[in-house]
Formats: sequence, structure tokens, C-alpha cells
Amino acid sequence: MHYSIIETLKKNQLSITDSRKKILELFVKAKGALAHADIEHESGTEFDRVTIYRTLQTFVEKGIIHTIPTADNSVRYALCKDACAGGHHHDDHVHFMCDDCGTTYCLDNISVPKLSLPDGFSVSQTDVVVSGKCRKCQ
Amino acid sequence: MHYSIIETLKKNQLSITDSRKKILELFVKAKGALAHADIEHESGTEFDRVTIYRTLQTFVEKGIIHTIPTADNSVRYALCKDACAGGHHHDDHVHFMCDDCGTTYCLDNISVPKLSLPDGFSVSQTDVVVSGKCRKCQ
DNA sequence: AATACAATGCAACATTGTTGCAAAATATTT
DNA sequence: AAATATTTTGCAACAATGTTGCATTGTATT
Repeated sequence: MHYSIIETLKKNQLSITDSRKKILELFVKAKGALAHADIEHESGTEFDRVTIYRTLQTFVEKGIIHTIPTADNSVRYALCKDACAGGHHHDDHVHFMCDDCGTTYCLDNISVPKLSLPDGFSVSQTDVVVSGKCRKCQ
Repeated sequence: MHYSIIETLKKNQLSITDSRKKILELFVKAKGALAHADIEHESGTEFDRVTIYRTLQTFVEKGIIHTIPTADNSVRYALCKDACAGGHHHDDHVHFMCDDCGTTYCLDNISVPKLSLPDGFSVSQTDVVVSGKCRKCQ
């Protein structure tokens, strides 16, 4: 599958900067989701911590990446599919987090089930996070 | 419904201390889930921040409370039902978090659906977090 | 009541996240 | 292509959150 970093940035009216290119590249290459710390690690001392925070924030706002609520309440991010745009995420897929290695996967083919809530509750978003052992850690 | 704080502590082989009694009382009284900050707030300067951290940790380990993964990745805790014990939580209910007021509810009557995952993934826990508007904020 | 044990408070520190502002980089206009 | 306007970055400073070691205090046990 092809993914053009420059195109994605342009499409979202973001100026092309080194940090944005590099951070987006990390996401494209990454198999699972990334935490802020991962990015800080992998990009070395290249960028300021603050820049990474702001870049991630911008990407989330633009619908380029989405956050994943994890069982251990650490913030993780993953690339959105094309369907996502302008903050209107369609992340209706299930997330999986490995108890052993911590890798977080987007299970794109498994969609979150519809639930009927008690009267008086209206739903804007449903997140499903499954924990367990991934393929590598069995 | 009756809930004896002293009994719960004894049942879990925890010594009866002021902080444990007070913090557990806050959970029993609370309608929704509590964040660390809530507890720090409500208990005033009575206890040290560190004590609250350690108390919450102990309660989670003993299965008295459980953590809730929220869409905004803030850590929240809620009382477990009797079925939970010794860290073996049976939190198979859905959690709801209000986008407006932030109140987090345990929807005890709505159980999480069973999902079939891809081969190679084994499941230890499934968390469902629904966001939207609660009864009060409609 | 005396001893053994466990929990607390304090200090110090590590991590994570936020804000304002000058400097640097990118985009736009001429 | 150069000059201007706009955006982004890095730095500093700060706030919030979370962790650890250790002496003191409180709880449980004998």
C-alpha cells in the first residue's frame, strides 16, 4: 500500500517541515501504534520534545493519526485510514494491546459492535481495547 | 445496597487506616468513577499525595477498585463489584464517559460483547469505553 | 503493655505535558 | 529570485503527575 507523506501533509494544508516529515514517516513504517516516548526515542535529539507534542496534536486535529485508549492509560497514536479527515475519525475498529511486549495493533477488519445504552445516554464514540498476547508473544 | 468499608478492608487483609477508610468511603459515595485528582481534592490536605497513590495501587491489586481506560487517557478508578477479588477482575461491563461533564459511569448491566480476533491473538481482557452525553448533560 | 509489622509523610527526583516568546524555517507575493 | 508575511521551531520556565528511599508514626500481634 502506498502512502505519500508529502501528499498527506499538503492535503491537510500543513507546511512541509522536517519534523512533520520524520514523525509521519515513523508512523508509516511502524507496524503498531506509537507512544510519545517511542517517537522521542526513535527521532533521537533531532527535535525538541515540545515540537513532538505539537506535531502529534496537529496530526490528531487533522485526522492523520488517532489516539488509542489503552488499558494501562498510556497515550498511543496510530495512523488513520483514508476515511478519516478533518478530525472526523472513523476509527470504528478494535484495538489490541499486547500484555507482554506492549505493541498496540489496529485490527482494521474487526469493527466495534453496536451497543444499546440505557435511556438518556447518547453515544458519540465507542472504543474497544482488547488486551492479551499477540502473535509474537504466544 | 450495603457496603461495609471495614469489612472490605479486613476481607482483603489490609490494616484499617484513616486514609484507606476515607478513600474507600469516597468511592462508595461517588456515583461515577474518580480520578486521582478528585480524591486529592475531596480529601483536602488530610493525606499526602503519595499516600493516595499507594492506597489506590493497593486497592487495585486487591481487586477493590479497577481502572478505567478513557478516551482522553486520563486514569480513573471505580469500585469493583463483589465478584472481583485478588486482582482477578471481572469488569466485563461497559464504561461510559460524558464528553461534557466528564463523569464516568460503570454500566453494570451492559456486558462487553465477545469478539473473534485474528489467529494468533489470545484475549485476556476486553475494555469498552463509550463516549457521549450522559443523562444530565443532554 | 511490649514487640513486630505495616503504612504514612517528607524530601527529592523522574516523567509527562503546557505556555510564551524570540529565532528560524516555510510559504507567498512581488 | 528576492522580499515579505506567515508558520513552525527551540528554548526556558513552569505545572502536573507519578515514583522511590527512609525515618517516623500508626496498626496489629503476642
